[in-house]
Amino acid sequence: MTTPARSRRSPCPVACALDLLGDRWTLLVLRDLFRGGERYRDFAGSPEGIPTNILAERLARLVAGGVIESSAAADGSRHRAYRLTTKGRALGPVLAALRDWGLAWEKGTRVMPGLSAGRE
Amino acid sequence: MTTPARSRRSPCPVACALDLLGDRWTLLVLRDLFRGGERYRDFAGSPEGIPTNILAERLARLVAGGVIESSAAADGSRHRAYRLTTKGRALGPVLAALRDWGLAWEKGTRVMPGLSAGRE
DNA sequence: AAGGATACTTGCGGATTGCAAGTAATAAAG
DNA sequence: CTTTATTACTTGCAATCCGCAAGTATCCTT
Repeated sequence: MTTPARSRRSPCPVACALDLLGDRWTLLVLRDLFRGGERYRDFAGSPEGIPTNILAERLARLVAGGVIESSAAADGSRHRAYRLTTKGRALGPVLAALRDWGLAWEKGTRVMPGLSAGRE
Repeated sequence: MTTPARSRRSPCPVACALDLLGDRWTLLVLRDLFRGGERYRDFAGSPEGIPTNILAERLARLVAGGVIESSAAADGSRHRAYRLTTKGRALGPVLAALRDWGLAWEKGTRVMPGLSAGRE
């Protein structure tokens, strides 16, 4: 569980955002959260098939980055519920822009059922 | 020259966009293009310091993906100029959203000189 | 023609990825 | 109460990818 306080490559806001979000999986987990997913299995069950070790690491990184927070389930069972923080919800426009671009320029893409317009 | 032909993980437009853009460097190269950068030197000289082998591969991938195109420089010299295609320019809102999020939520970030508002 | 700049390519050690399998803690079934 | 299933991860490991340094090819000035 290395939390090495990953160093910032530059003061550029885009570079800084990519230090946290810049990989093939992180924004997909965020997409699932915007779709309404809350639990580990919601993310692991997405059609892209994220490896579980990657998922666990990305969830921890997003928590460390203040984008999501995890809390115990209300029924006292073991599973955790992951929810977007205000900072995480502020990523809505990023995901909406990516989705719109993909829909417009990548043939054969379509929004998955359950993914709403991405604006809260 | 590795022929990309990278397979699509799902028909989700976000996943599809990340198949092309989902890493720590690609969107930084795009940022430089939106700033007005055109040449290899412009990208390699950015403060994040992209390794040159990564840069060459990303440029080739972006050309293959139809996001940029390379042509002979306007001034008649031999080096190549990389420019955004229409598809590439359509990524403006993605970069603008990332920049705005970084500025709002990551302390100490600031837009770099030369980077305009991101809208044409 | 020599020296420098530009645009890459190559090599290599180490980090990261993805797949499979394992594990611990409930939960459900018998 | 014991067995079996489910959930949420962790671990091991081969393959891939990354970043750094160095090298190469081409043009560009002098």
